[in-house]
Amino acid sequence: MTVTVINYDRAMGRWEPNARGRLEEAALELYGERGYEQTTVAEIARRAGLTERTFFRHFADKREVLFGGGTLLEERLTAAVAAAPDSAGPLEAVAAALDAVGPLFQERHERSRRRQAIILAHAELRERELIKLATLARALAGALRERGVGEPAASLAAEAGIAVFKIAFERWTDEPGEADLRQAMREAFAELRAVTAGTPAP
Amino acid sequence: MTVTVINYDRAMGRWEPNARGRLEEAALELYGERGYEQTTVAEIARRAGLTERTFFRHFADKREVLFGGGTLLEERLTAAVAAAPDSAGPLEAVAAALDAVGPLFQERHERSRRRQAIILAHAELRERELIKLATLARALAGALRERGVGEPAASLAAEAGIAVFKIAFERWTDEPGEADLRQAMREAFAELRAVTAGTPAP
DNA sequence: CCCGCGATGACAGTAACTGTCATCAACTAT
DNA sequence: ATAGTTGATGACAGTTACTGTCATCGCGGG
Repeated sequence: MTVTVINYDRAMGRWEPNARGRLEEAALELYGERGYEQTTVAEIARRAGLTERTFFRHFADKREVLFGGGTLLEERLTAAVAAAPDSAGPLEAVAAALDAVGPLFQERHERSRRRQAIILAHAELRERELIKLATLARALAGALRERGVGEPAASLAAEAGIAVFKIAFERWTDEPGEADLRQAMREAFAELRAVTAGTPAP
Repeated sequence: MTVTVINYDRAMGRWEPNARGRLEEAALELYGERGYEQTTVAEIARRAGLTERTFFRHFADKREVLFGGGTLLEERLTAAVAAAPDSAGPLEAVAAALDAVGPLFQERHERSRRRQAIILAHAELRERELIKLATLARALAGALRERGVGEPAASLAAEAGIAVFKIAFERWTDEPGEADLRQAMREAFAELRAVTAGTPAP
């Protein structure tokens, strides 16, 4: 009686493991090959060895399959804000948080670039990206309030930090070779300070 | 032979005039009454005395019907940036632009509030709002570049300005009575300058 | 009076998304 | 082991947003 033990990580479904990950991979491939609009959910599911119905059990819609790591990112950002030294001002705490999540993207430079090219090519996906960033901004503002930062200031610092991230990330994915995302973010923060340091309001 | 001259402004379609405006009005009403998701495009068209097909000739999708004035807003913003005095820095030019479009909303406080309540209640609509704001940020950045502002600075000033607008607008629509949007924006700008001033907060 | 143009209606079709129930693999208790 | 339970999946029907295509209608010009 030969017992063929396959049993990899099998923490999931009844067929192959990691159905969610297979769907994400299949979607990234197909969106890259044929374009987002030309790809149907049924095709993604078929490439992943699943059905369309199962796709929608894992992801709320056709766009969400590209935005998996949102909660992890949010957790790390808020944790880093909470861990910033008491002496740090709001914007410094946000800068420290962005610095803390830099490696999350740096380790996946090529994948980040592929993903970003797809997102930038389709308005629907850009919309989803923007609301994800807005969610991160809300989380950052909440973490700042936990530090005792008052309200217009907390939201403004968070939004400014997300703006810095957007612009630095864009430049990072545009760079042809290997670039340093954290460095790009630090430079953008410095630019922001320079820009807002202009002559006081009338 | 009595000739009944109705003939109002009749610059549009073959039936009643202003089909587009009727669709916008019907949508705002129905989204408010039943909610966005519970309203079908066919219902909007019927209330406007038109068909579903005609709705999609005027608006790209079900969300766009709430975002009509985007181009006007963009034109006024960029014009105001161009018209800012040479002595003004990037952020000051953006502040002047926001100040210039304040009345556009101030005149329609009640309508702005109704619209905002609908948008905030539905993620799809918030996404659309965010991409509209991002489009405005791009336009602002372009106008700043026309003034000779360099590149990371132009985008950062534009994004910071849009962040100020978002937060001020949110507070303005939250206020119960009559509030001043321009004043809210000026205060938010001052807060932003304080937050980015480098020196730690209290 | 006819003719062309632009906006609308009518109708069929695709694909995203949802609700519901059956099915199947793994796990648990006995 | 065997049976029952649980959770993920498949199968299938249905709604609705959105698109392509052609016919129709009102209006203005020749």
